[in-house]
Amino acid sequence: MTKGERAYYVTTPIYYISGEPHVGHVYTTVVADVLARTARTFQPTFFLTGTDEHGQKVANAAAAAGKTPQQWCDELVPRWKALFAGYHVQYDDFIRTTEKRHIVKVQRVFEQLRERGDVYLGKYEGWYCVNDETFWLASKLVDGCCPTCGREVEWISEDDWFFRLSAYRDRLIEHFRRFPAWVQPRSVYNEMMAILEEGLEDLSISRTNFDWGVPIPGDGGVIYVWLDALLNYITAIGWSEDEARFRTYWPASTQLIGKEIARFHTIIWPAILWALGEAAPELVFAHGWITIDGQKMSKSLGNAIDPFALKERFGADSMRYFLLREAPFGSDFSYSEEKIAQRHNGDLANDLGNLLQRTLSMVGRYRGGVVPAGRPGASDFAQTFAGLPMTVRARILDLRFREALEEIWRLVTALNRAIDERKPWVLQKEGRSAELDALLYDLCEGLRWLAVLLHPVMPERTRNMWRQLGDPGAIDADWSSTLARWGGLEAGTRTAIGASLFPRIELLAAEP
RNA sequence: GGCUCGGUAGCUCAGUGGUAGAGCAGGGGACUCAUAAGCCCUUGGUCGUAGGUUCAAGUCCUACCCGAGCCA
Repeated sequence: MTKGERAYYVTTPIYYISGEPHVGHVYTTVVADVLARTARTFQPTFFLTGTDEHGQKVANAAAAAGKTPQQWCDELVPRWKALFAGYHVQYDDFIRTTEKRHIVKVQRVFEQLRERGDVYLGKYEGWYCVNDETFWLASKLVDGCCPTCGREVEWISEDDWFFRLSAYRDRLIEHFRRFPAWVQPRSVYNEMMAILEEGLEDLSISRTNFDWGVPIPGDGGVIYVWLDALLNYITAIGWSEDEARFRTYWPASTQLIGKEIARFHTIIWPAILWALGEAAPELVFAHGWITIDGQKMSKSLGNAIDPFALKERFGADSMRYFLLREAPFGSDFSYSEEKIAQRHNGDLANDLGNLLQRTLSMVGRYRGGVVPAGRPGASDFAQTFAGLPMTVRARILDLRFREALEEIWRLVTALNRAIDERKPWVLQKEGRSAELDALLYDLCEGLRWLAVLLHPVMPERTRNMWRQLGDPGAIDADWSSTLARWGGLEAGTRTAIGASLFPRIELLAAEP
């Protein structure tokens, strides 16, 4: 099935709310938003994000704060929603795993799998890390502590429900071989394949040592938080409830994850789906870490960045641009305020913002602020950039954001170059008004294209551009109408030059 | 201990057998509509190291070094 024939469904992981959000959460969510906003310009689209609220870690955090887990979650969720709103994220649904619509379906999944025999009762004994919600073999422990987080592990001995993961190993291997691009980047694919080739054990999916979770139907204990969490991707779109809706969106087009949760999403998740008789997602893409001076960002290192403060300092759209432009998606991402400022000043203020300003200034000065009639059919730009929208769309949906932006910047550069080469101030002085009209028209039309093409990446600033260009229609309409041809901007449109689109940011001098 | 990915210009990266590229930074120039922005020209790399295969290797093979990660 090719893209365009059915709906585009993109998901972020649901975020575990054991604390405040950080910039890594913004990264994943913004990327999903750009995918969704792009997809919406040509096909039905659904973008899901949300919060993962069960598990012992949340229960402990709540207890430490003197609150019930539900209170704790209810107070934190608005922080996440405010953050995403602040970064102009436009999700279609925000699911919380404590919602009834989710819980009843998780229980239904459990019952179905138990009826099928894919869930069975067994005995589990072993070491368990509360922080990571993970069981460890004794051989993996480091000085008796969790090899991942270094905290003490607990000895657990209980009758557990198991998911028959091992039964899906062959099918997983076959799936990986048949669809070598279904897990990206390649390094993650290889690592998951290595895990599969080593062999799989059945997965314990029940917990009895705490009760903050989805109750197991007809038994004590709660369902393993990871099973609970993964199911959000289908419970939110009507699985077992609204068949037509569910079939519209599933299987997901793109599931974004951090690489630390690749195993859950590329091994356990497809196996569960198959056990339910559903298809695996089309693409799972694991992005890299955000690093600071090469160091992983984490709360324990004390170098986590407050995304609210970053937004205030640089602006949400500049941050969005930076996150997509700076590193190839999938690679680790080295962050610094200097780099953000460099991108903001160099690409956004100098190239794009200044282009808008110099253009509208000349339209104001030479043509009273009204877009003149040009000759778009005869424009060099029409020919050169006819294929740009399709190229940009393809690059974005392929998650090659950096390349997409580089393509768009070819137009920015071409417009800036045209001004310098054709010298509108000379055309004006010499009274060559037809040439001047044609040039000014092309510049405005080019800026209109840029606003449309960049709108998924910088929704707020491009709306500002749009207003300055005279508000020529719907900026987020289907590209097959807005960018159908060079010449969509109507002559006579009254422009409204405003304040600088991206005022330059001066970094404070470094301390000696 | 096994495995994976990466190591290309000061920086961030592209380049999957056929004369080393882009952007930024650095240097020079012409202009003035513009956020002292933009435009033009330009300096700069023995492509981690050592071997090997090939008429030809950044690109394939082997070993090693460095970085990140996965598994044990």
